[in-house]
Amino acid sequence: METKASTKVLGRPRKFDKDLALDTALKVFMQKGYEATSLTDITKALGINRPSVYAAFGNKEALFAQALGRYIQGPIAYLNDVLSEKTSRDVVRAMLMKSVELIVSCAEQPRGCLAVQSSISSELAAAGIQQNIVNGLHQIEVNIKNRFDRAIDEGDLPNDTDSWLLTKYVTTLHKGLSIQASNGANEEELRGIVEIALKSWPGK
Amino acid sequence: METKASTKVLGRPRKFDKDLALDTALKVFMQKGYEATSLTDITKALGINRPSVYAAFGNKEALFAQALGRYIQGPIAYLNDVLSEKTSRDVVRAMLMKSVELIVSCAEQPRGCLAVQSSISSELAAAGIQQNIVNGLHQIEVNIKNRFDRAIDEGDLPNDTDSWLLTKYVTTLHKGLSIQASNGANEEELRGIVEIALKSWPGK
DNA sequence: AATTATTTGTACTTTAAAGTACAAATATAT
DNA sequence: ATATATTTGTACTTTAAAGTACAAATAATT
Repeated sequence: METKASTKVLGRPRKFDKDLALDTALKVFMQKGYEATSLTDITKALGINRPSVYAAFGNKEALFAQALGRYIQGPIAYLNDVLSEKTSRDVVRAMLMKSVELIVSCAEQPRGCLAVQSSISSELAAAGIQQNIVNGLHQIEVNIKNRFDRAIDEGDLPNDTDSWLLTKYVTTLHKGLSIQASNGANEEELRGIVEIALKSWPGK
Repeated sequence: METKASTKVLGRPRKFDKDLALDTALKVFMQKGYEATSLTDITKALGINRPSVYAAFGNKEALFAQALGRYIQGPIAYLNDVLSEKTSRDVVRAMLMKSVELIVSCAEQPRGCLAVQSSISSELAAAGIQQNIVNGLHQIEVNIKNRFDRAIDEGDLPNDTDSWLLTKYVTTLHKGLSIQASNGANEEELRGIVEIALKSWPGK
């Protein structure tokens, strides 16, 4: 962990704020996707030069990994927040609806959830970063499963519920929504899909 | 349409069968994905030289488009075949289960459905091929919708069913399954997800 | 046998993107 | 003031993949 305290440091000072730059880079990655984003796209968006990016963040992969970190703490933090909803249905509704909201909020042509899209990127697979993403998505699934187990205890979901498969079902919808969005589905359709899933939800 | 009739043609004969080569290329694309497949991967798999590929198929994009044509006529022809199932539930069961079957049948690490994965490829987007894929997927959705409309007429699905949203719901699951598979879900999980969706299917 | 059309195989060019060397600039520390 | 540490900006190298030029080979046609 780096401290942000401005303990006066030697050498020429950096022209840009690292965290702000990461957020800008994240925006570019969200709009174009990892593979389609070149470092020149990044430097243009940031208004800084190539070697500055390398000095500050390492390389393209490392930059992406750090931008993804901010994505997890910001845009998709809802994936854990929603677990505190009162019922399993509310959890799922909040999760999927917020997902739709995020996806369509990207300007121009939505490209779906950055984490989901990146989880199948061959370039990121080669870099080893994809595994981190897949692991992160898996952890989210584990959290949901635990929440569903609690829902079973609370009489919210039926006793014979397979909480793991029910979780996989929900995340399958979540991932599918991401694809649908980048295939051109509009917000109304995406919301309608969620409604259908909720209509036959097996719990409260 | 080219005729395959061996009307003796001038010049040195081709060493390889075009359709067989396409199927081999398709296999490579299915295993590695479009972006991660280099033309060198292709020439190695086919045992032919670079310029022969260009002479026979045009370029990498054109080769992919032709391989995809065979994918549509072969591996994913089931997407239309299943429409003749007796009930809407049978249609959906067959569609999703056959999808799982196809996805896990790819050796080693499954990469999901080639069409689905390619539908979000930025490289193919730039080439304009992605739009064809998206259009193809949309046409499949239209076909499903029509089938569901028939199901409504037959009293299979309730009268107040929104057949288009129900279709989108099904294809969202379909696309989601593809992602789940490339994220590491196993066959048992994928089948279980389908079962959950079927359990609450609103029709016969 | 000579001609013509086409494929093959070797070796090349092109291109685009990642990554870097290095001098000039700008801050703090002594 | 001088030394030291770090960033900046210009211009370069590297790399990997797509795509191509061209002579040799191999078939049918005349």
